[in-house]
Amino acid sequence: MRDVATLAGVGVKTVSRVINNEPNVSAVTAEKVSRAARALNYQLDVYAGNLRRTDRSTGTIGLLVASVANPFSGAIHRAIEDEVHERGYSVFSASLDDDAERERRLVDQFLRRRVDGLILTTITTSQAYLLAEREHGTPFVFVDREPRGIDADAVVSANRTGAATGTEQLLRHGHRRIAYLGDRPEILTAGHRRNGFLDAVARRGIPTDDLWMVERLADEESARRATLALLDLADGPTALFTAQNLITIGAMRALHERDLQNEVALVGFDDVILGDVIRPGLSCVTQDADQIGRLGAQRLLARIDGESCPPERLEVPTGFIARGSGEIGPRA
Amino acid sequence: MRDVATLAGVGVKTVSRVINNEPNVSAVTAEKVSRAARALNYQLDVYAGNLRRTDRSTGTIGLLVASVANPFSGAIHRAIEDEVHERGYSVFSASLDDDAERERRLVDQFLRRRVDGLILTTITTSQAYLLAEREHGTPFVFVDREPRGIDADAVVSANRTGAATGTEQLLRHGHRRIAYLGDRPEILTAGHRRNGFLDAVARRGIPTDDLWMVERLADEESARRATLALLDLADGPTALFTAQNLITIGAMRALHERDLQNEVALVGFDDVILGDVIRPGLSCVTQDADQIGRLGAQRLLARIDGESCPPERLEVPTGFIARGSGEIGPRA
DNA sequence: CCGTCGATTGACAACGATGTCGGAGACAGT
DNA sequence: ACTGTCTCCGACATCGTTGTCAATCGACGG
Repeated sequence: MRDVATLAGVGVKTVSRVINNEPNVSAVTAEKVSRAARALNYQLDVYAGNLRRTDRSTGTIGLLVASVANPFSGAIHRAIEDEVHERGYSVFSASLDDDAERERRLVDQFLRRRVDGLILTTITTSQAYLLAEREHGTPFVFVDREPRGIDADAVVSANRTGAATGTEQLLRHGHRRIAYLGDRPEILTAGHRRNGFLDAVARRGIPTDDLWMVERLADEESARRATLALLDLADGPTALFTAQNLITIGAMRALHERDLQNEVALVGFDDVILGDVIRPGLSCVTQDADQIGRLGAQRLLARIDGESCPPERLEVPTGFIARGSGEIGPRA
Repeated sequence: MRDVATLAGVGVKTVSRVINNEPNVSAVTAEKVSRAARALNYQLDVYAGNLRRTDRSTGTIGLLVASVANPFSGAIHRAIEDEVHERGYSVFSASLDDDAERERRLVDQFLRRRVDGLILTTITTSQAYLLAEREHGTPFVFVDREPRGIDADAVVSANRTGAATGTEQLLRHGHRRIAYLGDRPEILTAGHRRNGFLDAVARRGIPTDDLWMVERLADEESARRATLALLDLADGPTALFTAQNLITIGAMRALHERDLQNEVALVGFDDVILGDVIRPGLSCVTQDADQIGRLGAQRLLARIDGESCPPERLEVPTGFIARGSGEIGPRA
């Protein structure tokens, strides 16, 4: 900036004024400065300015999602990007990998970079460690999973009722011997889906002896193996409820491997690409990832703008699509 | 930091030394400082330090991908994250949306944030605008699409030979009336795939009259509609070659909509989730997104570390998986 | 007892920008 | 002509941190 000022023959403050479109600069001077800036290929250093600026904003936000390679995370990420991009924010994104230590490290990294706000999917048992940071003024919003140990804005799917709706579809078609395939129950979201499943079977009075609860499944491969084990049982389940997209994919692989996709019913939580094309089509509870991302971003932007109402918990409704796999009856 | 120094009863420079693990601090002092830092919940401001530091590094890199919601982009993103994360880098990511103006805006945004390096997928006809920035010392690497108007490191799939391989599979099964469905031909990568397709058909002496070249397809929906139009022709193609994952998905939707998935052959460029489960299975040319991301990140880190060999162009080999859809013969 | 050396520590300037403030000049109203 | 007001502009301090350098102290060898 000093160089631009010298070349234009003005003071640095005037250059700052021109670059930031501040008023009270004559057209002639502004033109001189612009020309000099172009000639030197000058780019403003937002962080240096941030140091002195009173608002202390870096124009960046930190985003922690399950994994940037997961389509559901990708959809949330995209919605957030769309929402904040027009306000000039850049997004730091990182993958949680359901690793608590990693969460802490990544959040620290974001904070050291002075993000204006955080949008988080977490795995730690308590996020109370963020309390101190909130005092410092960094707002945060939780998406997909609610916070624990701290009261903060959160945007989540209607996990419990959604899971119940999906389960009911299986019950309505006559199933009693049902397997629930989910991930770690200590994740609140997973717990809610599990409870939604149990709500539905309890309402029909299904004895728990008829259920298989397979949990702590982390990826397609473990889900596939778990499903194969169930399918190979002598008196196994006639229907599967898979609580998450990767698990759904693993279960579908297993069903097709044993050629049982038309015998054993399947309802998944969250849709999957090509779920409409596959035969039978995937019946599933749908989440509105776009809406989750948008609402999360809007909440965060409002907090950054200084809104100070009490934390809100927004629940985004789920849908249900019947495409065939959930409408298979139990074997005769 | 000043507050920590006051609380610990030492000078700021000593605090800086402790925080950065510099030598020549007595154990007692270090302990006092650490305690004070913890008490105040102090977080180092990396950007303020960067201002004075001689190496001028922010520990951030900028990543521009097709779209963070696209699974292929997600896989590249993830590989890059894994590669740079252990060195403490944070990643700014953004979606290109095949919009040239957006590309310029996002790159500017990254530069104003003083990223240490850029990993880019581009859509502009020339990236010569980056030349000036390279003088300033910011290295960049192109992934998925090669640069134009500038000589720089690039990591791309073997697009031309890969497309030829995929096309040959269709030819080997007796097809002559083949449709090519691709995106904008001015994208170099798309052009290479198109050329690979044309190489293969030319080698078999297929007259161009027997070909349908449908290009400028941007998403699933336009691909679906284009495919439906082809399928509804009186003497339409007996095989489809789809040059990109979203196009493949759109084409599969159309085939299943017309119940022609077992009549019309399909080979796609790039695999798709559940491509193995669907019937017939998706035959496709596979890309190694993980490898593309890793190599791109390694190249960038090497440049950041000061490596100054001439720009390299790395071509990542493609594979081919025959799962059924590409092995359907032409209608009798 | 003195000189030397290494370890430890803090004062200070500087990085690139912006907030504050005051000065210079133009212009209008009296 | 004088005053007041407004516009335009730059000097300067400052943001949080690190590089430089000099000061202090204790130990040790002669």
